[in-house]
Amino acid sequence: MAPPPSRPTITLPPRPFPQAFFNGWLGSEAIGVGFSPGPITLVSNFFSDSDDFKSFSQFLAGAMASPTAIPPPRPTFHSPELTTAGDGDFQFKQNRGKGLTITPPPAMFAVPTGLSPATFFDSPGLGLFSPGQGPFGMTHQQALAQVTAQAAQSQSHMHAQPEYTSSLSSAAATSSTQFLSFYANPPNHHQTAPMVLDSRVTAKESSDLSQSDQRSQTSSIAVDKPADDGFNWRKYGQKQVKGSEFPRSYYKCTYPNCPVKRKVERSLEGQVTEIIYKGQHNHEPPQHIK
DNA sequence: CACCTTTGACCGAGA
DNA sequence: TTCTCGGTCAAAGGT
Repeated sequence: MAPPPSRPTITLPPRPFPQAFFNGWLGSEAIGVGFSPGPITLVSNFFSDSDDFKSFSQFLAGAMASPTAIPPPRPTFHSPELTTAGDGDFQFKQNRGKGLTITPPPAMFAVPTGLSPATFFDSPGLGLFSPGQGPFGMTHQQALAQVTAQAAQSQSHMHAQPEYTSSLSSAAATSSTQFLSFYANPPNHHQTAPMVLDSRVTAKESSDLSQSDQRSQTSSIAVDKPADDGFNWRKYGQKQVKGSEFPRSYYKCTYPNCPVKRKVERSLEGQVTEIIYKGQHNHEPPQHIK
C-alpha cells in the first residue's frame, strides 16, 4: 500500500525514547511520578497526562484522538517511529535524521477478522498491550490518532528542553533493545488463550547515531542475543533481505510447541533496527534469574 | 551432551 | 514457465 501523501509526523524531544515511552506508557506506578530531572521527564511530556497511560493499549488509544494535530517533521532528533502496516503491524522506528515520527497510516490499520480492537491489541504473540485491560471501545484508527495527538502535544515541550539533545543518541540506543522487546512481549503480560493469529509487532530503531555515539555504545549494546524479552529464542536462519540494509535474523521461541517466531534486523553495530513478532506464546515467560 | 549459531540449500508464493 | 525473494531447513561447528 502506498504511504499517505502527507504523512503526519511527530517529533519528540531528543530523549531516550524507549525510556520516555515506558515512563509514559507504564505510568507513574512503574517509574514514579515526578521523577526528574532526567530522561524520564519526556514521558510526562510525551504523555501529557502520564497517569492516563498505564498500558500500551491505553497509550495507543490515547494517541488516536486527533490525527490532525501533527507538527511538521523536525530533522533534529533521533527517536523511534511508530507506524502501522497494512496488516495491522506496528512499527517503531527511528529514522535517520528525522526525529521521532509517529505515523498512523489511516487506511492501513486493519483488525483481523473476528477480533475486536481490544482483543487485537491485547493479543498476538506479542502479548502486546496491557494485559488485563478491558476493551476501550475504541477503534484502532482512533487509538492511533490519539497517539499521534499526544506525540504532537509533546513536541511543544521539546523546545523548552534542549538540554536533552546531546544525550539522546546513546541513551536511546542503549535502552532500545530492552524497550523493543518489552513492548512487544511485556514480561509480565497475561497469557491469552492460544489462537490462530498472525499479529505482528515491528520495532524499529534507528542506526543514525553519530559515529562517536555509535562507538561509545557499541560495547554495551552489541550483544548477539536479540532483545531480551523474557522468552528464550533460537536462531534458525539469517538472510539479507532486499530493501533492507541490514541482515534479518529469524528466531523461534524455544519453548516446546510454542509457535512464536520473530525476525530481527540488526545493524553492523549490533543495534536492533527492527523486530517483527509473529504468533502467540502459549506459555508463560520462563523465569530468569539474573 | 545439550543447546546454540552459522550458513548454504531448499521451498513456496508471487510477479 | 521462469525468475525473484522471503522464509525455513538442516548439517556442521561452537560453547
